[in-house]
Formats: sequence, structure tokens, C-alpha cells
Amino acid sequence: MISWENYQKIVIKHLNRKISQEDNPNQHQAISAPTEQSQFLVAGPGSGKTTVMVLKILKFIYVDDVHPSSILATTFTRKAASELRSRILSWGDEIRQVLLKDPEFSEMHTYLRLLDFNQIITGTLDSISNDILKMHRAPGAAPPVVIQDFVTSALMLNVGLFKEEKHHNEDLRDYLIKLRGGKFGFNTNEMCKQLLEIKDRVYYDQVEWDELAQEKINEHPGFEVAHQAINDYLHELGMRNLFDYAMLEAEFLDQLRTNKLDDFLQGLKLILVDEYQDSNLLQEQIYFQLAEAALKNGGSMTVVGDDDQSLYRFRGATVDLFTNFLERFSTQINLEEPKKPELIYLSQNYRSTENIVHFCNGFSQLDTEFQLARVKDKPAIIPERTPPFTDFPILGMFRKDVETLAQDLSQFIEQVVCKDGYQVQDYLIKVNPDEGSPTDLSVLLSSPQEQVYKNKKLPYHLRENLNIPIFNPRGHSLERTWETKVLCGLMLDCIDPECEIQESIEKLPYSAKKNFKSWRITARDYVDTNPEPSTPLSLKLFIEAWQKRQPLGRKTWKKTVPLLDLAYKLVTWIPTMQNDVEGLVYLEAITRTISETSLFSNYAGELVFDEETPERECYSIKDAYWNIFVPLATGAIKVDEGLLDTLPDNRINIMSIHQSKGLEFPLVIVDVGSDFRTNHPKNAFKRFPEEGGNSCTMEDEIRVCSPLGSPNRPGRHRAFDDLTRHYFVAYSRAQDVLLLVGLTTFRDIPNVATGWTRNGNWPWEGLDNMIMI
DNA sequence: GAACAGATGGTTTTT
DNA sequence: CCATCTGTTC
Repeated sequence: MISWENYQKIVIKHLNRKISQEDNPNQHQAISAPTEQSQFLVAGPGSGKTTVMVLKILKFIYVDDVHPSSILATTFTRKAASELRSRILSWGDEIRQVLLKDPEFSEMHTYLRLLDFNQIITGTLDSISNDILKMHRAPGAAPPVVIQDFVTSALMLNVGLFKEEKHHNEDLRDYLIKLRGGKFGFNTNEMCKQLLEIKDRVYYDQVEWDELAQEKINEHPGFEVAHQAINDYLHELGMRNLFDYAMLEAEFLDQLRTNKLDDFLQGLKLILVDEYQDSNLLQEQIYFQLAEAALKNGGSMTVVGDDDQSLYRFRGATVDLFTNFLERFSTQINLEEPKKPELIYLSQNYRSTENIVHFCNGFSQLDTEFQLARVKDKPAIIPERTPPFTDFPILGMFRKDVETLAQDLSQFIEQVVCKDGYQVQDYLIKVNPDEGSPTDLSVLLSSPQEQVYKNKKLPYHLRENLNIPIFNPRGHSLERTWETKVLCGLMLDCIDPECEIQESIEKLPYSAKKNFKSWRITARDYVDTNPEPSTPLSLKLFIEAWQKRQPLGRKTWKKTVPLLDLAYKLVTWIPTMQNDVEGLVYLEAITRTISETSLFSNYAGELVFDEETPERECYSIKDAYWNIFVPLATGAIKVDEGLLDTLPDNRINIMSIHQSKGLEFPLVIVDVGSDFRTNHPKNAFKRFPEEGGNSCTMEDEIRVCSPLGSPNRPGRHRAFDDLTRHYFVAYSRAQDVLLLVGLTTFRDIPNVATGWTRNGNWPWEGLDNMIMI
């Protein structure tokens, strides 16, 4: 153990974090608190909240002698969780090294050597729930198996809908269409998604499910059908001992409440939750159960978050749980007078220039109605970035159409990234010549899609116009990328050359058939180009050998071949899947789909070629169709570039605002309306909604029977609040330069992003607060 | 005030 | 491709 003073000294000197009372009273107060002091940290953008969490945790260990295994720290995304973990490990070790070298602490050597930061429980709430349920299960009980998204869809399809032909049920269709507010793209797949969403919401909001059914039955006959379909789904999962994410958390909460995890709770002392504003009721209840145990053990709970950055209403996130945390903490935690959490505002912003901070503050204060949805009396963000830096003005680029915008923007980007820089008045905007790269810049949009039907969006035009390659793996849906078409087409041609088996499958979704055909065509065209390497074996010969099941260079065809092996072999001929970052992301998504199959399918992604039982070959191929190729072809698989440690450093990053959360860039370009040519009601939901959108309808529908009760803000207000938060997040990512881009129509089209308020006023009229370029 | 042609645009995100 | 909105015509 060391004293707080020593700890503080080491952190300031060796980790270079200014946490003294004088330099930073708020961070100081947050980090130095004793173990039994709970805290509510309202942390604005760029205020160093992860830093505070990590330093708090290390302080508990080094100063208060808390055992690492009694600390539990969670956050919202896997990416953030792994960041938190690696920061704890690296800083924890740095402090250890300092102490080991200092003779003053020689008595602590054994303690320090045994200190194991890996024992701190970190992760997303789902991963932690899973681990704990696995570790602390009753003797003889099977561990819970968690299934992925596309597996849940498949199960809902088969047991929820196809049984009794519910997908043709008119009442159900009508109900679901009403619920999602529109018919566009409505098909069986969509019905599935919708039902799963209802089911998830029921868990998230802790809804009395049967009570809700009673309530709704008279309102709409479709609800009863939905109720039945969801029950069938739940029953099926129960039979197989499978859990989807929502059920896993619900099970965790249930076991906590019924004292089945008391062994685990006994050792728990400190609970820290990051991104608390994105918690839903189910998660909150779990945290409170954990906190109750921690408080009993002389510990505390710390939550960190920012109501202005709550973006996950669709996932059941209820920002009220955050804004009302203090009150909820005292009423929901089942203890005699639990010690009250202290409220600390971390308002200093170390990320951005003064102009950017003021711009963000101004933006969040424009709309008086929005203030009612925020934490009460929340102070504005204070610019505290360490000089020297240039305080660039906020920039705006608005052009008559998206093509012109893309051209001019491309020129701007090229000037900044690889030429002499871009001159605006007295300011020269240019990436750092020594260590700068295209990753210093990021283009943020609400959707990264490059093309929607025939409409080509800004990212498409940027890819066309820019001489620097862009990184936008979510720009196209996976099944429509060239790489996927070629790889999957080749696989299909290998395993089922004449489409015999494909044709023999009944009920194959139309979109799957269409894509299979397009894949095969693309693949055959590619084979005809005779791609390298052509020696020792050309792609054509390889495929032919497969089609005839005649091995090259060995006597007999193998009895079982994992589809994964075939995929990797084929990649030999697809160079972009070996060395192009986007190609690698696509490859990962495909191989993940194949390996995921092993969890639930009979053939586990293996092809069986046994001459004695030829029917098994057919079954194994059919199995692969249903569990691998159909999900891929129907768009059920999404790419996950979160697995890349860093963004590729020679590309211009294009990402959705959601993905940019938690990141920062020297130059941020925000698309505030490259799509808005007219004041059309169709796109109003993206800029100036008339009523609450999709997730608001769902909230209203489901929360009738939730302990939360119906939301108290009307749908339209919630929709405006969400849009404001959305762009607040986008704008606050910028460190040095913030550039807003859009169409010249911005003068006539109401848009939250350009400073219109919901009552129809435009305090930022003409956007005179920025320099137009 | 109905009926029809033509215009318009079509989320996103997570475990 | 197609639902939905706008504008024109009767």
C-alpha cells in the first residue's frame, strides 16, 4: 500500500496526468474518494472519463488495498471495454515498475509481484454476465450458450413464424407494419426482426409480458399472434438451453435476485460503470443488485456518463435512468440508508479548441425544450486544452448538389492531407508533416451507405473523386461487395456446381436465390480472367477438381472437408481478401458466419463426402446453404471492423456518427445534409421530425406495462432530443478543425444539425457563426 | 374531393 | 423496386 500523496505524485510524474487539487479539482475529487463513497460523474465530451475510471481503479488497489478481483468495471461496447482493460493493465504496470525501482517501497516487493490486474473484472455487461453465470453455475448444470443475432433470426423464422404459417397472418402483418410506421421493404425477414425487437424491449424494460398481452389483445388482434410467436421462440430457446443477449442479462438478474450468485457477490466491493447514459432498465437493475452487494461489503458504485451523448434509444437506453440516477440510487437500492453518491461534473474539455467547445455549447443550448431533457443545472463544457494550438474558426462548405460538394470536398481533403494545405483567411489547415496521416481526418455521417437503390450518396462520390483511398467497409452491404460475391460464388460453384441441391430446397427466400445467382455469375466471370497464381494450380483447375470431386495430387477425396478450409484455399486467388483492409473485414465476416454455425447446426460447417452414404453429402450441403449462405445472402450478416485494432493509416475514414462515439480526430467533417434537396417529409425524420420515430413508437407501445411507465416526453420531443444529441456527439469529436458540409438548400430546409429549434426558429440563421469555404 | 400521373427517396447503431 | 407524397385535372 502507498499513501494517496505518493500515488498522486507518481500519476502526475510518470503517467503525466494532472490530477492535483489545484490543476483539476473535479478529477482530483473523483479519483481520491474513499472506497465507500459512491459517485455520479457527469462527464462532458473530452473530459477524460476513461482516464478517471482507470485512475480510480488503480487508486483503490494501490492506496486502499482493495483486491483486484473485487472490482468490476463495465462499459457499453466491446471496443471500449478492451480499451479500458488495456489501459488498466499498462498504467497499473507502469506504477508497479516505479514502485519496484524506489527503495522507499522495498517492503512492498512481494505484494507488488503478486499483484495481478488481470483479476479485475472488466468487459461489457453481456460478457461479464456470461462469464459469471458460467463460473458460478449449479453443480452439473450446463453452461449457458449465447447465440448471435443471425441465429436468433433463423430461430424466430422457423419456430415463431413458419409454424402455423404466421408469416401469412394478416392481423400480425398489419400490427407489425403499424408498429414500424411504414411498409417499405416489409417481408418475412423484417417481420422476424420486428418480433425480436418487441421481445428485446420486453426484457429491457422489464415488462410484465402476459399482462401486456392482456392489455393489448383488445387493441389489436395482431398482438396475440405476435405474443404467441414470441412465446414459441422463447420456449424453443429454453428447450435447447440457448440464450440470446437479452435473455442472458435477464437470467443474470434473476440469479442475482434469487441469491444464487451470493458466492460471487461476497467478494465484490467496487462497481464502476462507464457510458451509463446508454443503460436500459434491465441493466440498471443488474447494476443496482451488484451495487447493493458492494455497499454491504464496505464498497461503492461509480457511474460515469453524459446524457448529451445518449444515442441508443433503439436498444432500450433510457436516458432518464441517468438523469435521475441520484434519486433512483436511493430508492432502488434495498439497504437502510445507503450512503448517498456524490455528484461531480467533469466539465473541463481537454480535447478541442475554444472555438469548437463554444460551438458545441452553443449548439446544445439553442433549444429551450432540449434543456428539459438534460441533467438539471449541468454546467457548460469548459475549454481546457493545453496550449499551444491554433484556434481555427468553424468551417462550412455548402454546394448546389452532392456531386459538386464531393468534388470540392475532395480537393479540400487532398490539399490538407497531401499538398501544401488549405488556406482560410489567416489560417492554414494542413496535417502535421511529420506524424500526420489521412487518419487525422474523419468524415462523419448519419449513414455510411454509399448507394441506396439508384441514389448515390456523398461517400460514393468521395470514393470516386478522391485520389486517396477511403475506408468505409459499411458503405455496401456485405452480400453486395465484389469480394463476397466472388468468394461465395466460388464456394457455391465448388460444392453445388449445377445448383441441383439449391433447386431441391423448398422455401428458399427470393432474395437469397437472386443473390446466389449474382454471386455465381460474378465468380465465373472472375475465373475467366484467369487470376494469379496460375501455377502450380490455376483457379479454374481447382474448381473443376472440386466439381468432379477428383483430388489433385492425392488418391482419394477426403471424407470430410470443413467449408472454412475451402474458403481459405479460395482466398489464394482473391488478392483483395489478403491485403486490402476492406477485403479483410469482409473475409472476417464470412469466416465468422461459417465458424458460428458449429454452435447449432448438425454438420457444423463441414461437408461430408462418404461414398457409402451419399445422402449425407446432400444434407451437409443443404445445411451449409441454410446456415451459412442464406444468412449471408439475405443481409443478416453485418461486417464488424471493430476487430481492427487501429484504423488503416493510409485511408480517409468514413464512418457513421454512432461509430465515432468515443473517438476523436484533429479534423472532423460532418455531413449535415448532403441529401436534403427539398423540404420533403420523407427525410424529415433525419433533420426536423414531425413525430417520434421507430423506437419512440416501440417505447410507447411496450412501456405501458413496464415499471418505467409510459415516457413523459411526447414522441416528437424525444425525436428532437435524439437528433440534437446525435449532432452534439459528431461536433464534439473534433480537436482542431470542424467542417460542416451540406447543400446550399440549408437556408430553406429546417434542420436540427444546422441550428434550427423545434419551434421552427433558426437562431443560427444563415450560419454566420462559421466561415464558408 | 377523387383519381391519377409524376416525383421522390428509401436510417442508424449494439451485445 | 415501390410506398408515399405532391400537384394537376376533372
